Amino acid sequence: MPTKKRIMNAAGEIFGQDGFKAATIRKIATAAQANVAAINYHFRDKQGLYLAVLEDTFSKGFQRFPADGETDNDKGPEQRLRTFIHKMFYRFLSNEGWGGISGRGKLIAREFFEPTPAFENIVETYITPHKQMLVSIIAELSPDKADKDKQLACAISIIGQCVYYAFASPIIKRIAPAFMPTQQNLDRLADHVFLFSLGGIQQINNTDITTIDILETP
Amino acid sequence: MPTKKRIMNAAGEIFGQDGFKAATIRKIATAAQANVAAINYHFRDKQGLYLAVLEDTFSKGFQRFPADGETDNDKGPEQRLRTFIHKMFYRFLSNEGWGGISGRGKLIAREFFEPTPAFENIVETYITPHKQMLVSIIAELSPDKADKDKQLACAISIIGQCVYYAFASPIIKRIAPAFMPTQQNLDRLADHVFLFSLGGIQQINNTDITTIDILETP
Amino acid sequence: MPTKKRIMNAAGEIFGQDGFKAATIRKIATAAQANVAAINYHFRDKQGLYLAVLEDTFSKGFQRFPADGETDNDKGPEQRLRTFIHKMFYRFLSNEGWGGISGRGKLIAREFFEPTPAFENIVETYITPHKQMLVSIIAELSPDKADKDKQLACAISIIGQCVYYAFASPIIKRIAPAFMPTQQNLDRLADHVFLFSLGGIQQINNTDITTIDILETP
Amino acid sequence: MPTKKRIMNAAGEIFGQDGFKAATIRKIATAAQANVAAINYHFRDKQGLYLAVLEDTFSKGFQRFPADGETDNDKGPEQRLRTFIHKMFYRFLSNEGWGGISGRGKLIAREFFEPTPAFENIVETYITPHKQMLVSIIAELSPDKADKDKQLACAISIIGQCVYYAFASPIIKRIAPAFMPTQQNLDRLADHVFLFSLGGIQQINNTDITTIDILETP
DNA sequence: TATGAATGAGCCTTCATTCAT
DNA sequence: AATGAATGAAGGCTCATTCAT
Repeated sequence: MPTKKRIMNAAGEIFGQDGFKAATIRKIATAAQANVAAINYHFRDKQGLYLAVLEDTFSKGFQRFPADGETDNDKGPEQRLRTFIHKMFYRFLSNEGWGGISGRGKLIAREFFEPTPAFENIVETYITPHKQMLVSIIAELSPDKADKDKQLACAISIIGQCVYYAFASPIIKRIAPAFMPTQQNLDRLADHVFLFSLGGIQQINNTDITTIDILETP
Repeated sequence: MPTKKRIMNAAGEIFGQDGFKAATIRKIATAAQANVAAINYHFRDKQGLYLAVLEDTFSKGFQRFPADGETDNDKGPEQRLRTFIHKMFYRFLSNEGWGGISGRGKLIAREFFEPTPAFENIVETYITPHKQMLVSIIAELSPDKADKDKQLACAISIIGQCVYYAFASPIIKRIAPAFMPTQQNLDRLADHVFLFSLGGIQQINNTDITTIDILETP
Repeated sequence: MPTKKRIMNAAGEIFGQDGFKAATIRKIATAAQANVAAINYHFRDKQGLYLAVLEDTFSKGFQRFPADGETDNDKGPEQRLRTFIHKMFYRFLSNEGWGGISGRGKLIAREFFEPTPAFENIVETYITPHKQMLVSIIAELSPDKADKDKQLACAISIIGQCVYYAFASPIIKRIAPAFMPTQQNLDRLADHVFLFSLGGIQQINNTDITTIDILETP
Repeated sequence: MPTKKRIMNAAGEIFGQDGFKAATIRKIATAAQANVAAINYHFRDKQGLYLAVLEDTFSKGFQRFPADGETDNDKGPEQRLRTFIHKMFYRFLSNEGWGGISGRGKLIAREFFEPTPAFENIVETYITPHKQMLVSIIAELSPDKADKDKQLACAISIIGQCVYYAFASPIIKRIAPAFMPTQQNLDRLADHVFLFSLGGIQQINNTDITTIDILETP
């Protein structure tokens, strides 16, 4: 494998594990069995390497697991929601997600939390369209298709659940080991999120938010 | 304010913003208008400071917003779930959360993602009991109280939504600015999560998981 | 024991072991079960403490083991040389040497090697007279009492042997464990040095240095 | 001269003068006209530099002045002892000693006094064989070749004198300036030690230690 | 007399980067 | 395309000292 690719693979894992700042180019270079200076040669600087890895990750991720299966367009919204969620789980947690390099899910989750300048572009190119798709699926499941706010809120609830599995696996391991995401139970977890969210959407649609008596602030 | 307290306040914010590694004690000391050596004097080293802040954060957070309001015991499970979720939002996102020091929510969220050795103790003391409480509330809402797995899965879905707001505000700001958590809309967001989750729990309870035809892996 | 004395005792040992620079007042304070600031209070600064300990060490050492036993004046030069050497061993290596605090011999030896400003005064007050006494003993053993150079050279040879035992005990332990100076074999070691030196003096006196054919420089 | 070598030369001198702890890599780097980080690059850390210098010093020292001149084997033990002592003086005090770098004699002397972990290896590789050679020379000068204890004691007396000159030059300067070791009087000093020691060995051999009436402890 | 708190200076080390090859 | 050598900046930590009590 050429040096450049070896570096990118190692970088994806290490950036994901340690974060941009804590990761060192020396650690990456060692893991890639390359010279430290090679990184600067190929990617100009640390930031350049990070950018390259991030872009590569998203591009490969959405290429490998596109948000909408092509054949899904003629299916009902329920099935499309289910597919959408499964794909998200696969992108984040599958061994083949995000370019087939393990550890890259963490890289993404980290950008959600503390975005680098590199993220702006990613949001525009990948995330916004992806979100739109989810919102439109939810709209199809809703009687009042015009209530964008409700749909958006539901979208966030769904994404939140998915990301939590990629994001908080250390704590899940501690408080609910059976739900640690593994290659084996990915489908089961995704199906739970799917069902839970389906119920959630219906509940939101059936409730007039103003009917909730205001809770005394704690 | 005494130096020690000033340091802890500054540290909470900066550790939350930058993470343990990227945060520098110089930056903290400057923000606290204290000498760098004072940190060493009061907390032994950077790690000691971090530990102190983390412990203080949890202790203050659960003291200020205990998971169960005292008067809640005689209320129904729905109301208790609602309180539970609101309290979580307040703990993570209120100006008065986690000891009244802004920025500490991020500190916590970060520990979920990449726990430091300090976290082990926190999990045991605070998080596990907190999770137990949520599970038991869900159990009351479920006909089959013995199905611990379903309850645990629902608990994770609920916590995931809450944490996502504390965790992913940068991306929420970009794709759904109206849902950026602020002091003003905290209650509204919490109520959405409450309703969504109520629907989710019911759906999970009403569905036999085996009825879902297995999705072809994408 | 008053704080000041406790500090001096601890300081003697630690300065001897670690040297002036490497010794820290914190280590001394801890060993003395005193506050760090107490050192500055009693001795003004680190250097002041060192000076006090050094002066105290010499004064106590020569008080406890004066170079000439009072009753020795009527003895022959051989016996006086023997006493002189024994006293030196005791001063340097006995548990009761240098004020009865162990470790102070190292303190002295160190000053021989890298004298601090404090040493100038010590040389004048204690060491020069001490050396004069040794030279005059050697003179009595020499036929040509006027050859000060020979006597001085012999004095250095004698002192060198004595100091080596106090100075190089770590290496002696490694290459000749039986000759490690202990409380038990102090007299035996001193007697060896005495005999060896007696022979040395006689040889020097009996040889005309010019008779040695010049060695080709290696 | 390459940076690495410049650093080692500067380090030898400064470590010798100040000791390991008190020496600073900044001072060394400045003296070597190199960057502080270069030390880390070439020697990993301060300790690594020290180790390298120490090893280099001994290796070069014994290479330049091997303990036994090749042609000495057919000479008598007296001449061999004389050579041995001269070589020691040259190694410790000659400008060309210890690799031709001034100040390294102090480095060695310091290790005798307070050995660092690095010294263990040096003792084994260089010092023990060196001592063995001296002992065997002394044995040849002794009628009772089996009395190893006497020979060892004499060896220590000889080494003690030599080391004292390398070790205690500051005090020699004060109490006997004429005997300060310089490049000019090295041979003269060595010859004195040789003669003195010759007499010492003979005296030790001729005296039954038990004939000495036990000295009353002072 | 003695101490806890706080400080400024300095040290070792690490890091990303550059340069000559 | 790739590397070993070297650098400047910055970071965590330690230390002797001072000050208010």
